[in-house]
Amino acid sequence: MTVRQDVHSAGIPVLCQSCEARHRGVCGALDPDQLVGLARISSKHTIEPGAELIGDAETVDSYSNVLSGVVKLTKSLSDGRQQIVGLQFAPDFLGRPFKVESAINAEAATAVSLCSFPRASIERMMRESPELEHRLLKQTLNELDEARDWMVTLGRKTAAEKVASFLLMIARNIDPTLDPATNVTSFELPLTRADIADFLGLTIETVSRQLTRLRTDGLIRIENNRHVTVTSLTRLASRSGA
Amino acid sequence: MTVRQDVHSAGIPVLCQSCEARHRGVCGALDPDQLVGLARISSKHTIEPGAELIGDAETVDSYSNVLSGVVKLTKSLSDGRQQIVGLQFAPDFLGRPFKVESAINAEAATAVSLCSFPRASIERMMRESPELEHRLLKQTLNELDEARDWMVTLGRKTAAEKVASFLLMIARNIDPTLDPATNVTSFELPLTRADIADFLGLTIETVSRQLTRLRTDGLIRIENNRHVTVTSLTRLASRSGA
DNA sequence: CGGGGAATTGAATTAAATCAAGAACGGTGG
DNA sequence: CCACCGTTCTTGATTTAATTCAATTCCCCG
Repeated sequence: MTVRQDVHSAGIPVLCQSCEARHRGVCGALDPDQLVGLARISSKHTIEPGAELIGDAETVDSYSNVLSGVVKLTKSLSDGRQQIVGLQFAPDFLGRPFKVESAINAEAATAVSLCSFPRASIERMMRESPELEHRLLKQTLNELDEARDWMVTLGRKTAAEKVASFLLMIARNIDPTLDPATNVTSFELPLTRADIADFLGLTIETVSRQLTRLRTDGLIRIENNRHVTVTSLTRLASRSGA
Repeated sequence: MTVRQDVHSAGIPVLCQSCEARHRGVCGALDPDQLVGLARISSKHTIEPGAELIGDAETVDSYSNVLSGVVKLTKSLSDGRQQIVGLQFAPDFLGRPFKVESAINAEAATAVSLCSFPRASIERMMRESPELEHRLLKQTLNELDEARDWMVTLGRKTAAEKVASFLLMIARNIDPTLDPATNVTSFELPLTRADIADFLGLTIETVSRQLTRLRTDGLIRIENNRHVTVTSLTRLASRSGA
């Protein structure tokens, strides 16, 4: 065990040793030397729930990997109506390359920890390492698939189906190892009712009513507002419209 | 003029000479040699309106550039409810790299002409030419931005705002040179009312009523159902909720 | 224990969907 | 060229899902 550890982590910076981004995230594209170079200029932060990470139309000069927690990406209309257009979980890459301005807001939904690097360094590494850009393309394609799935949910599902779909999506992202065979799972909701409403294009009252319905129908249990236990993923899925 | 032409098109395949994809599309990443190689294995098609280009869950073994016309990308729920999740105009690249199955349907909304290449060739060229992958990443990031913009429209705008937003989007895509100063423009709608409804998450009746409203309010004129003249882009924009 | 934001619940309202005719359009063939 | 047909689109009347408005109730935290 010790030996295996030594072999595997030879030359890998301490900062990166147990980092998920090195395995499933973009850093997997880097060899130990590059990792050392990047680790030297990167820094770990923890962010309070509610803190803004990227402001609308603000210039972005750093990129990050999400190490833990949930980041919500939002867009707003001029009169204040808001829509959550994506959620990022570990080990997602956060930031919009090749544009000086971000058209979206990013905000910590829960406590979040990030590993951040200066914009210029990543862009240089991307030019040097096609594999890094390749990983980023793959993540972007996945995000595009997710966004399009949500468009179906937003445009064509009923309130009941939206809420069921949302719970399923969260369950799968919080616990990515979730076996399709298991039928029961539980998790902390990373979003408030207001956030869920902004994600689903509904009002908080409608979200609340639909959750109550799922609860009284015995598909879920809710403790302390945030802790959800799904007692039948199958039944939940059948109400999600998919 | 003749001289300039000759210099610029030296070694460029006839097929690609006047192709927009060479300028604004992914083929701009290729040098004349690569272009010749690709042109040898690529073929131009024209597709009837309504023809299916990529079937849901079908294996995709070719990619294409859109040369003209409009392609709609759709997703459906099991009970038939449909959502259009994107539109592709020239010179967009069509296809989902790195996945054997496509999760979406692609269908010609208008008459479409395509330039298609075998899947394997493009993937090989992508490995050889990071610049090609870079272009693709940029297009994908743009599509992601568009998808997220639409999520706001789907989730948070009223029917009236949705229809106004749709007309603006079409006007800008049909005529990409559209000067923000000009206030009047006209175009053929590439979609039927049913398509528009599927795009906006509405019913055809609601789309029709909103178009009638814009017409009676003097913002647009409609001839023969499909030909739209926007008489005030400014007023249209102010009704789009942005 | 008590204050304050978050969530739930109920009643009334409304925007959009549904149901139901017609009208306009675009091919086709006489 | 015009009459016919099927499709697409428009318009109107009604219904309904979700919003809005309005109290409570429930948690969390000091």
